Amino acid sequence: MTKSAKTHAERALITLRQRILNGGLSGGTRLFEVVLAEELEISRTPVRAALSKLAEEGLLDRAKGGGFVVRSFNLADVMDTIELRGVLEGTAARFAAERGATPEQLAEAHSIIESIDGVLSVQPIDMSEYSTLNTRFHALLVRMSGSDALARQIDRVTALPFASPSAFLDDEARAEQLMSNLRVAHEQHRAIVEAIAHREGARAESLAREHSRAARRNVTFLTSVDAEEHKGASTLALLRS
Amino acid sequence: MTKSAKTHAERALITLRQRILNGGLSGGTRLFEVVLAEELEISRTPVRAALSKLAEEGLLDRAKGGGFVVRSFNLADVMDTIELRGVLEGTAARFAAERGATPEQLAEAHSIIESIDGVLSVQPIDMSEYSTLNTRFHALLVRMSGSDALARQIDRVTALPFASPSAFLDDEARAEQLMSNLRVAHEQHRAIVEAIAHREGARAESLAREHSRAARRNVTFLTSVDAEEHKGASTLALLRS
DNA sequence: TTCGTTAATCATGTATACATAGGCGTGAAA
DNA sequence: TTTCACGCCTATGTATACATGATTAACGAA
Repeated sequence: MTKSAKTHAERALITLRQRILNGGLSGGTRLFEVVLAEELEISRTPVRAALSKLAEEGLLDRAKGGGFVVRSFNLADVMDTIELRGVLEGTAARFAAERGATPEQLAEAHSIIESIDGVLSVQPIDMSEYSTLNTRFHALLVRMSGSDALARQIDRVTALPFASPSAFLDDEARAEQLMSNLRVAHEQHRAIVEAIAHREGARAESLAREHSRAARRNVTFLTSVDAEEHKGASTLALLRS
Repeated sequence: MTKSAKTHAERALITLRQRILNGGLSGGTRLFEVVLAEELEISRTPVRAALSKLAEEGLLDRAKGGGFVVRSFNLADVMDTIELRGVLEGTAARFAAERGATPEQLAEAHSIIESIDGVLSVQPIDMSEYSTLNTRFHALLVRMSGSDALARQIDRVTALPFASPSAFLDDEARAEQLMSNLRVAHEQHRAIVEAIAHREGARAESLAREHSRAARRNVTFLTSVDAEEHKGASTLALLRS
């Protein structure tokens, strides 16, 4: 097992999160403490702790009279959440431009961009490497905004797996569709940094916002293609059926 | 007591939330289950439940090795969170314009606007009534967006007391400063609805965003004026000292 | 048959005892 | 004096028994 956690609550958290994302626990399912405790062979106490954390993550809702229900996501939720991420990252880019990123941050941004240039120049593209660098870029963007409040909010939104900046990158079955998108996306990375460096707030914002549209296109593509076959391993497995 | 709750956990939640907002528990303070349990004369179990919910609300942070710490807010956090609310409400207004509000929603919007017209035409202004109507307007704006994902996000942001649309309205010591602001703010209400009705997304967004600036001005004013005297009852009582 | 009342059941709420792990201080040895 | 190690102490982690409240099923009476 790659997952290693010290406490029962942590293990329960990981297990349950995995099940929800797999689609093994579908939206609307009520989770009973006793049942879960028996399944996981622990007591109710760590189960409650795990459920409470999953509620914080936004994967569970608290039911009216107590208890927890698996949150259900439809296509509109996914699309809106991705757009929301775009709006918030747009705000991060605007803040960075308006308030000024440090020279070190700009240097780091250029360094990441060059690294991605390198990854994109080799066929076949190393998706794992691209994904890592892409994640670093988006994290840096948040840092450049200089706003803890905004960072926190973006964390909450991107805690949902399909709203993460690197969602869909490691999804199977998109092959060449994705490849051409990558180059477009990367040009947007470059332009965002340029706008920030030039203190062009409105441009930085609208670029970062548009940047998130790539993820929406991926969702559209993935849901149009023969969904059944790929749903098992897909980031969209938790979509309400 | 106006607060009536059935369970110990609910009462603990209300009590602790109140203490944090009062500034009675200042940012950075670590909360110990046993201590709180003894103070509230209940066991650790409901205390943990309450703490966990406060963490969901964003008033507490989970400490690294377990346990909870009162979240600390500085002025930048407050300003950024208010701006964030503006960005999100701007998105709600844009969605409403782009996707179309229902005739019933638009009628309700006009009705609220007329009611506020009425409140503003009588001196002295009934602030409690204005606050109620203002809250209803902002709730309606969220509903008009037609996006559950967005509504959820806005709920999370406005759960922080100083980021609520009607924060500072019932604050003492702003008297006439506020009054003139109210009329400006209300003209913005009117313009937002007009933009939504005309399907002018960009205009609706930028109006709603600007609308939130009124709250920021109030923060600036409240922190500039002799802070000590009013801090006790102020919405800003929890500001890190 | 239908309605009401009661009893049983189930799920969460609560208290509490014990386990464990991390931190801190004190001690001894180098 | 410094450092390491041991052990206590404290706060959270965990298990579990019991309480409570809500829903449901069953039974009886009208």
